[in-house]
Amino acid sequence: MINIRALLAERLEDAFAKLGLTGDALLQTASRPEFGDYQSNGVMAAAKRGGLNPRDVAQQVIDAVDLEGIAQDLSIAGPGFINITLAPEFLAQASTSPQPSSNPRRVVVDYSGPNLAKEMHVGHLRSTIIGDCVARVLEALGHTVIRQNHVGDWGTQFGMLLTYMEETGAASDSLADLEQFYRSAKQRFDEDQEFQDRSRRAVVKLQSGDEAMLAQWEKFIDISMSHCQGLYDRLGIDLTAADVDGESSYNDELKNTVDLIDAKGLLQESDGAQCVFLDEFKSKNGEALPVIVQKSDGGFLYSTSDLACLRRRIDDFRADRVLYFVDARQALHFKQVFAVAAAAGISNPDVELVHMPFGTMLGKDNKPFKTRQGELVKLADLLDEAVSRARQLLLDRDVQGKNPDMDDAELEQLAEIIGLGAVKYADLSKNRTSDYVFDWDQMLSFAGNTAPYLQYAYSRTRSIFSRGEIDPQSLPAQVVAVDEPERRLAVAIAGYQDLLEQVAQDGYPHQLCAYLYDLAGRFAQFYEQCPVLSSEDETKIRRLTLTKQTSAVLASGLGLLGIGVAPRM
RNA sequence: GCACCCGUGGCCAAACUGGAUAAGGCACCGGUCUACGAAACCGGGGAUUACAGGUUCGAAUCCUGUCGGGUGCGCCA
Repeated sequence: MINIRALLAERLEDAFAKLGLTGDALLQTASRPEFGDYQSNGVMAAAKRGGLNPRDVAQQVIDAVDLEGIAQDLSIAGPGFINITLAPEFLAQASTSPQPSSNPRRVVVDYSGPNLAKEMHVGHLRSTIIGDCVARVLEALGHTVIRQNHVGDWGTQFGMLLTYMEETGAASDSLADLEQFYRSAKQRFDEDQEFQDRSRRAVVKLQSGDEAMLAQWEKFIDISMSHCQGLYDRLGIDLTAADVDGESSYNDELKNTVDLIDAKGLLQESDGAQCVFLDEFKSKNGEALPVIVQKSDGGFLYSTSDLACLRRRIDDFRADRVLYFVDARQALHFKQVFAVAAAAGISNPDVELVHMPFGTMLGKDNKPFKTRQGELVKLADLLDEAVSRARQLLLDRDVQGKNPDMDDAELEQLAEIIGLGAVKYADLSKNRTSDYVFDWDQMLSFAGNTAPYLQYAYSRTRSIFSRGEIDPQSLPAQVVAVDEPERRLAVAIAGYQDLLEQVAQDGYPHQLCAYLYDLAGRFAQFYEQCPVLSSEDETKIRRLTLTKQTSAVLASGLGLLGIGVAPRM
């Protein structure tokens, strides 16, 4: 058993059963250090159900529970909390790398999904990095992860773009600035009726498989996609061309999907459109809310393609879990899609479908983050600025003065790691579901709960080994903590697995951030209070080993967040 | 109009989904360096968790109402 929380809960619930009690042990990490390492809150509820005195029950549970070799101290507090202090020998057995789940699943993770008609902007950042982080965590725990980049590569806007591309004879270099190209095309579209008509005809040609039009479309998509791939590569996002199943790839399945719904008797015509009306989407006064799956002109909508998409993920990919990292504003859409899929038999109760929503990125004025001109900020520009700010910070702090043999190339590499890490961490460390304020100064402050703080903690662990000229490989894998700062550090290291399993379940990377920040804080205290290199014999070995373990968990955890580390900075 | 989400010190925010004295960070005030790196650590002040009721051993969390903010809602994705 590797998950400490699960282990403690199991043992306590065994004790509950022996005493004829039922219920969850409600195990969690201690809310305050003086309460020990973990606490169980379940006794109060269990006692109440049995009409018993909670403190008496807590004592009986403590007497009955078998935590030999696991806990060194159990105590009752308050109305019936059980506080648990773990035994250092038990902590020593903890692993510093993620352990595979006993219940591996096939998980489709849907994230990023940019619109290829335009350049990627800040609005795509959250889906991309949060989804990427959760995908990595799932994979680290031994789940089979199928990444899906559901790009917007189809639809009416491409008629406009392809027509403009043809008209201007645009080659790839004039598409270097996709945003500018889109604006020009849009302007042309808005001003010229004849151009509009041509654009509409182009859409029809494209969707009916006209070869010349498709060739043109592919050219455009290639250029746009390679722009995205460049950003993924720079950001260290684990997405490649193989993960792309764009909207266009569902084109041939849309008709079938509607037929399938029809075959279930779910289809109803309303004002010429084909709709599905479900009981769960009625307003209070009984007004029905439709999900339109086919327009009155015969065209299909994104609900249809999401249904076709779901069918592929369940039937072809054999997913038993599908996670959508998509903006919170689409909550109703996904509720509807999941409900229609269930009703139409596209999905089934064995498949877990979850919309993992996230909030909007805001500027300091609490309005959606835009440039002074009111335009969306290009992702490429944002990353450039992050790196250049990081570079300036490094120069201000004279890192090269502190590390005389650091050349410009290393400095530049550091700026990249720190700048991108800061942007990602600022996002990942906030609760996914709420909006958050994007603030340069805060995220690159180097102080407080930031990526640079964690990266610095990591480089400190490394610097102990380089300064001491010690090979970490020569150290034992396990060591029993003695002093309190050592023990507190060991407790945090041992909790890594619990935390990862929680992130895999709930999809909240900020919990991983909070964990790493706490770990780094405990290491800083250990670092202040427990000299490593100047201590001797087994104390030195012990502290070096704890340092090595901290180093491993920091690197692993930051790696799962998609944030790089450097041996010195 | 209907539906959903949100409101936590000056600012950013957490609270493991009903648990203990509402974390932590920024900013502010004070202390600690001859580098296992002070990009750090230690200490301090600052909160009626929007408001009013309710549920119970216990509420930021659940229920009702009010106020404030955001988002979505039949042929865009």
